[in-house]
Amino acid sequence: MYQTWNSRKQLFTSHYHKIPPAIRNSLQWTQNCTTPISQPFQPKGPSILATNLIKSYFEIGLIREAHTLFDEMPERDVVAWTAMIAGYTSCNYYTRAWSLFCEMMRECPDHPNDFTLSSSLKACKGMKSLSCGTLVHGLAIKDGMDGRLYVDNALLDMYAMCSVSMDEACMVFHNITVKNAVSWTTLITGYTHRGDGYGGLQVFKQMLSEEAEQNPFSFSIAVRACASVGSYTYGKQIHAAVTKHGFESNIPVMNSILDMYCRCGCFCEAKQYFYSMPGRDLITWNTLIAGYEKFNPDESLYLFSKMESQGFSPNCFTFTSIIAACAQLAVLSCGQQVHGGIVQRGLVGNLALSNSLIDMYAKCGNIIDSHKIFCEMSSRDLVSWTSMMIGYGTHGYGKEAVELFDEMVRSSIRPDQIVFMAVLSACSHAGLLDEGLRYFKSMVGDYSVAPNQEIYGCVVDLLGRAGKVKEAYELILSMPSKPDESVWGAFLGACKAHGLPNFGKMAARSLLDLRPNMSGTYVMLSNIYAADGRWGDFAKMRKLMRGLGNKKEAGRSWVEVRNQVSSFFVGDEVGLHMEWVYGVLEMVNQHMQEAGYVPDLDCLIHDLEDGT
DNA sequence: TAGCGGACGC
Repeated sequence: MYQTWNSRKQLFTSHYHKIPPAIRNSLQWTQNCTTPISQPFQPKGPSILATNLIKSYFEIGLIREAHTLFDEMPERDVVAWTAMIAGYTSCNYYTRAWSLFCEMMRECPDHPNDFTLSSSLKACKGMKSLSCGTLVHGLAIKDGMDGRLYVDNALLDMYAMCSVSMDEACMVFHNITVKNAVSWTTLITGYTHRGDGYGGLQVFKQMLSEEAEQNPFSFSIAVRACASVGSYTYGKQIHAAVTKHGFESNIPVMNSILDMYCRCGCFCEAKQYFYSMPGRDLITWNTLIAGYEKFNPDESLYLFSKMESQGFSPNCFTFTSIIAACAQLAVLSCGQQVHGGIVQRGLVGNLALSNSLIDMYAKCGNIIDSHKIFCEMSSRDLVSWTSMMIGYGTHGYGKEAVELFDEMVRSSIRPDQIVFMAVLSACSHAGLLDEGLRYFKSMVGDYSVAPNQEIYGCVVDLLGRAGKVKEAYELILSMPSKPDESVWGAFLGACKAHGLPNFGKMAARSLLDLRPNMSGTYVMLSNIYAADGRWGDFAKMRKLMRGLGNKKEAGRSWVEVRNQVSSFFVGDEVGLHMEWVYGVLEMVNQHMQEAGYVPDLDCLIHDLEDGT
């Protein structure tokens, strides 16, 4: 007995000195120890101390130390095992947490209790493993642990996140006799995170009508639900309710409101709200930067520099948005600088960040660096493969995209609609007709992925570019739903490329039925008529366009010369640094001529007349 | 002594 105490004392003393003083002072167990550690040691339940220490190690990210301490513990009770499972889960090491749970089931003499089950359910949720979660559910029923609120809430969360529908989650929710705020917010989150914001709002409404206790979490997720459906009206109402309940100074709630204004496209209101906020954290900045990324990427970059000047250090979320902003603007040198910042901060292994870097380099015209990032990734998800395939496709590397798709399937990643769209588009641009059609067939036959409008658009484009306009038309006729503008747009493009005015007229009519004021459609059709020498029809189109009153917006291009981005349009004489722009264009022209390119000037008649 | 809910990307 003495020996055991002595070894425990040594163990704690050795670990105690590894903890930074600031953390050491905050440890709960030091409050019980009135004597300093150098004084004769008074053991007061060392297992409790070790468990507390494990928890503290996880809190400060010392995962290895936590595990070493756990390994060194002579006796490990259910609380110590649970602290380990919860610790790994809190650091996003879900698989590790699950293995520990399985190990505990084999080795620990104690039964898992409600603490253990709720922690391991969180790990199942993290792994997105319905089968593991269902296993824990079975265990909970067997041990009479279902009915404990924490277990039920964790079960509800697991089913909401892992199951294909919300049915199981709703069943668990309805069986909770005394629901708390967590039960409600978990259900609302479940609906919202799977894209059913209206479902989430419906539950929130019910929560209000049943006069359930409201807290900042419930408001935060309700505002998120409004944001996901883009409902400014509901968002405004909930914003008013937030103020009424006195949560207007809660930073996470304010962040959700800010996000809602951005997602509803109300950027003036978002900015005004941002500057009126009594307190901001990193998430506040990240929310606004992410909000502006698509709408106004320049503003995103400006906010990024302002954020840094105010002492906030960017994290992987910030960089993901900033890299996307650089990709949108196609500013390579800026993207490279931000990439340097990522390396400097040791964020290189972050998956989402690497994915956005692949996309950025490809969009900035540097497919080699894009590929380099892809190759250096230690793990890849579907987005990584998709981004690389899109990059290859837009650069005309159809064969590489096809090879990548096959490699992805070999590495057991199941393709989705988006990745099929990427590979089909790559085939289309590289003229790989047979491969493209094979993927289209395999998508439905082998993977049961239903083609959406955009995929039909890709296949119509694939057939059209290969000159199979009749087959493209037959495909449109065979579609189970009414073709949308992406399908007819692709077909009209094919008609223009192959000079087929009658088909073109039909495609343009269908497009104009869907979007009557699209001047681009008139331009396209008039060009088809012009190429066919049908000047009467050409003139009719021009007249119709004038009647519309809206001109097709002039297409703008931009080049980056000496770290300066210059935007210009056809015949532009007044833009900034035009001498640089024309210098670069002359160079491009020479390259094209050397490569044997002969421009098709016929189709430009109307565009030039229109200044587009 | 240990546990459940709020921000990003193609």
